Amino acid sequence: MAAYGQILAARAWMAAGTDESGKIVSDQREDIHTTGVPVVCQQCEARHKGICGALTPDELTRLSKHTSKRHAAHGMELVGESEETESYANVMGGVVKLSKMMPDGRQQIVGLQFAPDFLGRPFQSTSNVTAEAATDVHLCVFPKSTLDSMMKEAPSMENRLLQQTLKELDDAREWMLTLGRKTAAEKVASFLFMIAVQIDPTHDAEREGSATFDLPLTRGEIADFLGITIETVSRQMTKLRKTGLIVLEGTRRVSVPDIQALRDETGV
Amino acid sequence: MAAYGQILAARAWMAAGTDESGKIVSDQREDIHTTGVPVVCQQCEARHKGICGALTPDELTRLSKHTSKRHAAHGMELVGESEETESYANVMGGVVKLSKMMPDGRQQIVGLQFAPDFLGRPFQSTSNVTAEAATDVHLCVFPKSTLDSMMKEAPSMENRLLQQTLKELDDAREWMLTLGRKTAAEKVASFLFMIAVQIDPTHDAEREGSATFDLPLTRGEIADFLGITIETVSRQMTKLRKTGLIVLEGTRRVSVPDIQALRDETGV
DNA sequence: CGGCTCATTGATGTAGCTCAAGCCTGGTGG
DNA sequence: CCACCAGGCTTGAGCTACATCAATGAGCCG
Repeated sequence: MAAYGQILAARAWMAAGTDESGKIVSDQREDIHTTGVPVVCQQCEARHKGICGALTPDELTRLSKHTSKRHAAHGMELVGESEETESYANVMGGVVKLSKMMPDGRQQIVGLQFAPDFLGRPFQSTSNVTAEAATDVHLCVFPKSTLDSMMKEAPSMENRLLQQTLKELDDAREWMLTLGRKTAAEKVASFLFMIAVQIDPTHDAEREGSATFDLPLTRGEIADFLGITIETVSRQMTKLRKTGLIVLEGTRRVSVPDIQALRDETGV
Repeated sequence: MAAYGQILAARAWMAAGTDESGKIVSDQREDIHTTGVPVVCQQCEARHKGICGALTPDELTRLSKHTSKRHAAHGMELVGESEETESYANVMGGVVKLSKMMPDGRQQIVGLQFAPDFLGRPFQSTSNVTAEAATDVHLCVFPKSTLDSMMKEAPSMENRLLQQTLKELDDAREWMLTLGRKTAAEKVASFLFMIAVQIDPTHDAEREGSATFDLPLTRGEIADFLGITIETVSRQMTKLRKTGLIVLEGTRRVSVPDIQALRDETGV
């Protein structure tokens, strides 16, 4: 069956300003008296494509007083399945994986979140999934109560949240097709295609040409994402490499010379 | 691979007041001048647990002027994958199945909707899934534009929509675990357990005691839901019957003498 | 250098698929 | 009334895609 998830219990980041390595990863904001957008938000993708895009500069300034920027190292567990949470967060960088585990240790990854995704389960005090930093991750954390009151002031924020949730639902259903009906070869191709489209920095080439990127997941995690074993992932990767559909540099770095050709392997 | 979906193309119900058998299935509302809730809404579950619960009697009255009640026979396709839609609906009775199909005909059911679920994809003109009446279905249909304007007046309606969407996302992720990591035996048990909890009329017994119900899906549909074949479904049902975990009357009617015992077979 | 973790590759086992035959139920028509 | 048929379901016999088990390699760090 599936590999046991080795979860580095490390909940400290939620409570305190340091992670257990002792690094200071929080930086509580100073008041920023500008008429415009808070400095801390100026570079943030969440302000454009994320839920903060719904806010006026003024509202943004008020929100930013309750946020803190946190860093979570790769492998760190952010929220445990069925754990109480009192915070939400925006993903500012890196990749967060959401997973579910069975009592005997079988594990399934049920979602990946990239910047500027919102992280959390509104209207429910406990999470249904485990959230873990798949890579090093930067988060903008804020208390549940803050979002709740912002939503009342700015209903368009709830709208953004609805939009993202619908998008996640679309993605989840797409993956259900992959999990239920695709072959191992199609699954691996689908995964690589998804990452290529999602991550490639030159994302003009979204649907054409080539892409190069680092896989945010290990082979074991890819296996848990696709509902297959690590060995099968490895064999399918080798097959794709031998047919020239992908080029591997080391074990993490992947080049896709022809994204369309890869897409043709996904079965869809 | 999966069975080909036999879809009875029948889009007439969306456009006109009759289905293709000629029965009149629409009943455009009369104005109802009451100070209270419109007659047509009084029995409707959507008014309590569905999205209409967000509305005042007054708003409800206005909405009800734009709705029409429709009946769709078992097997009828309501919305095609990637089809343009200009309407939403509430499920008032029966079961709607949402599915996705691959070019070669492999099919995966990605969701089931029961009363009083909302049916449709806000903020997007085309659907990502096929919606089909799994049983005979009663719907309350209204134009997209109506919902859009109601949402502006009553932001709590958007809130309800968000709540349902989050619930669907939870369900989808739960099902991803089932599809990716459970054995065929666990899949079938999980399906029966889900239906037992969802459908059983005496749903006090949600977590205890016994339940009896009619399966809303054929063996083939169950297979498409679980990502296995019809033969495997059949074999697992027989196994459950022989071990006494379920009792079958005919092929559709199922009794579960001990729901907890069934739950223990789901692997979770 | 030894001891990690992660990945690859090979040999073998098996859960679930495929193919094929037969059954049961309800509807239709003679 | 029965004969027939069609669609859905069950059961069996073999096959195969993927899992499991096991050995080895490749990078990384103390």
